[in-house]
Amino acid sequence: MDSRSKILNAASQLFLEGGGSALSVRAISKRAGLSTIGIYSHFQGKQGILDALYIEGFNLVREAMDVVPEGRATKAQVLQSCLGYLNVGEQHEAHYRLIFGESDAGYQPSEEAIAARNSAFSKLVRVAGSYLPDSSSPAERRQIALDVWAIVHGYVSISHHVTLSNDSDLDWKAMAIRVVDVQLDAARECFESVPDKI
Amino acid sequence: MDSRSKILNAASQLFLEGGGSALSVRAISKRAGLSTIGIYSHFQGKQGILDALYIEGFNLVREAMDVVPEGRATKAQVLQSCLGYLNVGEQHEAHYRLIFGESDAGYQPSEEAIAARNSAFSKLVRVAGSYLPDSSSPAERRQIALDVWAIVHGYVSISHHVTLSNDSDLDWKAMAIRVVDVQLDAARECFESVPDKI
DNA sequence: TTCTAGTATATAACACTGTTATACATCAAA
DNA sequence: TTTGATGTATAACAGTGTTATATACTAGAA
Repeated sequence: MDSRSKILNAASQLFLEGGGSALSVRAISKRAGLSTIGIYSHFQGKQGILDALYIEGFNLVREAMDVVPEGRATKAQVLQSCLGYLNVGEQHEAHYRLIFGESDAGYQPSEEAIAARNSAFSKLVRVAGSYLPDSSSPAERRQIALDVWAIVHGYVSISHHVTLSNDSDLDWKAMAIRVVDVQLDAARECFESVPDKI
Repeated sequence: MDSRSKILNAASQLFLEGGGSALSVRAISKRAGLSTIGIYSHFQGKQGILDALYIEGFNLVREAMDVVPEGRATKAQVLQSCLGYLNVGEQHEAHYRLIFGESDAGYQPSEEAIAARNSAFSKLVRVAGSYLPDSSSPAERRQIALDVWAIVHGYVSISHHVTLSNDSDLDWKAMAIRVVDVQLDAARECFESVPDKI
C-alpha cells in the first residue's frame, strides 16, 4: 500500500474513533507508521485531510439519498430518500459534524469539496423536485429541496447536541419524516392549485 | 473595573470580532491588559470563558422569543417568536455557532450552561405549546416545540454554511416562517381532531 | 509600626498543535 | 558513476491551553 493510502486510512480510522479532535497530524502519521511530512507532500496539510473526509461525508449523503429512479417519484420514495439522509446523520456523526463545521473551526472546504457538496444538493433537488408536477420551475424545485434539507438537517443537528428527552423512545427520525411529509403535501397543493383551476 | 469584568469584556469583543478562532487565552489577556493567569483564577480556563459566552447566547435566544404573553397565543405571535430566534441566528452568528459546537470542537457546556439552554427551550415549549388547544398534553407541547426548534435551527444553520443561491433575494427567514406556519396548522388539526369528533 | 496571612498577579515553563526548513536516503536515467 | 529527482525523517518555529513557581499587594493582628 502506498503512503497516500496509508495516511488516508489512518485518518479515517482516527476520525471514526474519536471525531475531529482526535485528528492531529502527529496522530495520523503515527498510526500510519510514517513521518508527519507525508501529510504535506501527499495532501495539502491538515486542510487536505479534512477535505478528503468532507468529500467522503457528502458522498455518503448523496449515495444514501440515491434510492429514487429517474423521472417522477412517489411521496414514499422521497421520504425514503430523506430517511437515507437521516440515517447518515445518525450513523456517521463524525462526518456529518465535519460537514457543518463542528470538527475544526478553522476548516474551510476547498473548491473540490464544495463541488462534492453541490453534487449532493443537486441529488436532493432532483429527488424532492421529482415529487412536484412537471410544470414546476427549477426555482420551485430548488425551493422545496432547500426546505427538505433544512428540516432534515435541523433534526440531525439537534439530535447531535441535545439528549432529546427522558423518553428514549422519542424517535427524531420519524418526527423529521412526518414534518417533511406535511411540507411536501403543502408544496404540492400550492404548486398544483394554479393548473387545476384552468 | 475589576479584573473579572475586564476579562469578560475582552473575550466578548474578540468573540464578536473574529468568532471562536479569535478567542485564545493569550489574546484575551492581552486585550484585557492582564496576564493569562486571571482566566484561570477568575474563570475555569478557556472552558469557563466559553461557558459564559454560551450562556450569553442562549439568553439572547430566550429573550428574542419572549414576545408572547402568558396564556393562549395567536399564530402570529408564535411566528413572531420564531422570527426573533431567526434574527438572533442572523445577527449573532458567533454566539449561535458556539451553541452548536462550531467554534471549538473540544468545548462541552457545563451544568450551568446546560441549564441556560434548558431555560431557553422551556420558553420555546411554552410559546409553541400555547398555540395548541388547552387539552393538549405536556408531551404534545414539547413535541411541537421540538419540531419548531428543528425547523428554525435547520434554516439558521444552513444559512451559515451555504451561500444559499445566486439570487440574493432568497429570504431564508421567510422560508422558515412559512414552513413553521404550515406545521403549526398541521399540529393543531391533528390534536384537535379527536375532541371534535366527540 | 511591624509582622503575618492570604489573595491577586506576573513569569516561565510544559506539553501539545500545525507547519516547514534542512538533511538524508532511495532510485531511475544519462 | 554521476546526476537529478523524489520520498522520507529530524528538528525546529510559532502558536495553543495550562500550570508551577515566584512576586507583589493588601488587610488584619501584635
